[in-house]
Amino acid sequence: MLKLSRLTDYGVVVLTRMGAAPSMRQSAPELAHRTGLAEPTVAKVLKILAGAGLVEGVRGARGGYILSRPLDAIPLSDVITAFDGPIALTACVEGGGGGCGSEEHCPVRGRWDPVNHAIRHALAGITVADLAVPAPIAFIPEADLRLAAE
Amino acid sequence: MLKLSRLTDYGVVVLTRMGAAPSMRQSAPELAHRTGLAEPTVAKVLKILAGAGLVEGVRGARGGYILSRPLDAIPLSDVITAFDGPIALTACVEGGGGGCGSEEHCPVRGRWDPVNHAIRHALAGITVADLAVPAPIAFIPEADLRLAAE
DNA sequence: TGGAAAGAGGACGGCGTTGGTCCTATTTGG
DNA sequence: CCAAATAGGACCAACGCCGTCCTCTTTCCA
Repeated sequence: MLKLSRLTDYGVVVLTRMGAAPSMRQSAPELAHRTGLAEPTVAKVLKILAGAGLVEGVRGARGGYILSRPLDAIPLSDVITAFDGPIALTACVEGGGGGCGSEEHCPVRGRWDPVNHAIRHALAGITVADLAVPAPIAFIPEADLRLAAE
Repeated sequence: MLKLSRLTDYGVVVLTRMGAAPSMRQSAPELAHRTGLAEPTVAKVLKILAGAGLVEGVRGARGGYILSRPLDAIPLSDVITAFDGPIALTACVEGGGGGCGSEEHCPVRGRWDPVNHAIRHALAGITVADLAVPAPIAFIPEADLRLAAE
């Protein structure tokens, strides 16, 4: 379905919630309660976000997580890469590791790269802040182009 | 992985192969042999392409398939939609059909739409012809393609 | 006119990936 | 010393995808 994993979606939700109080340290149970998601799931999401460097964990009692950067400095491509791995629409790309049995016949070998770059560029132009802010959706560089096409 | 299904990839390969001889009627076994893919798989791919109107099937003995449009008139978004369904990165979009249990808390509800539009636009701007290998195959007379497929 | 070739449409099971949960070790505040 | 919270995996059920196969219909050709 060309859809991203549910964990990625949760990641955006959690990040957005953290962005509502960027300087506050918030624990996983707290965030779980505020987002309405299950606590173990939120904990897993936060671990992945921390592993990607998007948030920083503080251990110990009264610990929690804090945003490493403001939301408008986190492009969507970073979040997606953290959960889903490199953005590569097909196996026939740089990071695909081969495995295609009919490389010699394949008439589109290596030709997917521009597509992947286009997707990456589009996702790099949208930040998590663009998904969170209620009103000003005005300045989204890549999403702004020709919405009337659909 | 934000990747599209393997069937979609096969679809592009088959379409590209058909584009090498746009006016020739080609059968599923033929195309299977020329692409190196398994014959039942190619048959399935062609049925889906025909259902989406991208190719037209001709029944009966000496039947086969013909491109409905030239490759440069087939945007990638059409092919992806044919195999993977509507392009919707999350369930929380128009065609998602709900199912999200925490809609009342969700801080990003409805905000994914610009992202989806950006992706759709990026994929609508690339055609199957852009993915086809340019020179070597294009210059071979159609009659010689049979030999080239071994 | 009958058989063969090929598309149309659907059904089915194997398999890999994903999601959600849980367990243990480590760190830190009270 | 205990409680709270993160870090890091391990595990298992559920789902979707993929490849195959079956039957029916259509059409060409001997």
